[in-house]
Amino acid sequence: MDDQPRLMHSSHGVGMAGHPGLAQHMQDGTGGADGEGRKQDIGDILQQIMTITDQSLDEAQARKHALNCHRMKPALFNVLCEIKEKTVLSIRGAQEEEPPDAQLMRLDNMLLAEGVSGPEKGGGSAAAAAAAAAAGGAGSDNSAEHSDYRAKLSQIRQIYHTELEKYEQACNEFTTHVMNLLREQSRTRPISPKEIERMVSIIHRKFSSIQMQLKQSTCEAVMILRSRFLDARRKRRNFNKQATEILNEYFYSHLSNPYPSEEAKEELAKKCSITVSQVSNWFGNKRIRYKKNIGKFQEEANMYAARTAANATNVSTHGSQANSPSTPNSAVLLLHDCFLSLSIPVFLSLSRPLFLLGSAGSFNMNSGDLFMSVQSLNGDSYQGAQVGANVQSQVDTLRHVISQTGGYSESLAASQIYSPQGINANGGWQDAPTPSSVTSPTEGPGSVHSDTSN
DNA sequence: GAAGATGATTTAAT
DNA sequence: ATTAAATCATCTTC
Repeated sequence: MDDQPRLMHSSHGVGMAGHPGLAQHMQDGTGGADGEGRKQDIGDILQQIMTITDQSLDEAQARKHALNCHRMKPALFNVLCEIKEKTVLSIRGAQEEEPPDAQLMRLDNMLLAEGVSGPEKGGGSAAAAAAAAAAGGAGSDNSAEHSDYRAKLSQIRQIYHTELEKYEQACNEFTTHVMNLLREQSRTRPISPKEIERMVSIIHRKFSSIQMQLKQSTCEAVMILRSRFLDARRKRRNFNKQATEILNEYFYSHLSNPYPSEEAKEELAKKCSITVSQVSNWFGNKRIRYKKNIGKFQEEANMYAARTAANATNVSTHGSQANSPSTPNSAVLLLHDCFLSLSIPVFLSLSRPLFLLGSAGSFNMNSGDLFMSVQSLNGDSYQGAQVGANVQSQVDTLRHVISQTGGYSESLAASQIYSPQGINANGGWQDAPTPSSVTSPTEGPGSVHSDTSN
């Protein structure tokens, strides 16, 4: 602005040579006292503006200088600014009004939660601790992994902050640059402060999309790190021997229906120091692998069957001592003990027809059915919970022992002997019953203890 | 290091 | 939601 008088003087001679009218107005500074003269004045100016593109470059340049120095320029600029404001900028403004970005908020929240964008210390370790807790592992030797995770997280954090700083610096520099440029240009074209402000906000928006990308990739990095850290498949640990034994004991003692109820699962989980879903996984895997290759599991099944049978003998001995001989259960108990004390071949001779009967059909018969037949043999209506559970599991166990010692060929053992234990001809374990209702019609939540404790 | 064992995940069916 | 079946990824054993 300070050079305008100089421009005015320098351009005077050249620029106004071919346009005496305008030159005259600009020189005398009055432009005519009457309104008619002013109109003519403005008309001339506009005419020249409109035809400026028809001029040669030199002429146009000169005309521009002349117009720049015109006393009416500020007023003209104001008018043009207003027009711009009312048309282009107002339309754009309406479009640009956006709600706060939900995606950005989510990213911010996540980064804060992961301890990347939060306070320097503590956040990361807290997140790592939470991650470790979420892993649900025994947590015996994950302190090394823990620190590894923390180190990697802080690395990500450092990169994030460095990049963020760079971004902010670049954003500020660019904004300043553009603002200076626009201020500079506002001398030669109509740019209002509002427009500059708007431009700055556009720049910030553009930069914030870059910032979002940074945040997004940081989040991705954290997620990958987290998944690596938490992915149980990568950090799989075999269950300890005791846990496996407890699970196997339950499995083989409920071979006819190895579907533990929710309560039983919880109980097993507690005893094995694993989660309920791990128990479910284990039973899922066990069932399918057992069914796929029964022969392979024979030895294991024998072992657990024998063990459970031995335990059951003890339990039942204690039980019959505890119970009064005159209770309605006594007959069942007696029969039950008889089963246990019978030599296997003798029992086999009794049970084989039952099994063969079952194998000829759809193998619906399970230990529950056998138990019912025992009841009917006895002639009593039996309601006792504890003894029922014992008989249930022991019948399973005995069936297994019997099937193993019954002298069947290996192939028969798989196709016939095991089938009665619940695996039906279709490959399913049982036809209809819901796991909990069949497994433990007489079992309470404490059945795991009674069945598997030793 | 290969092979088998094993816990977890995925997919589809119910 | 639970399960069977297939599959993955890791662990264990040899």
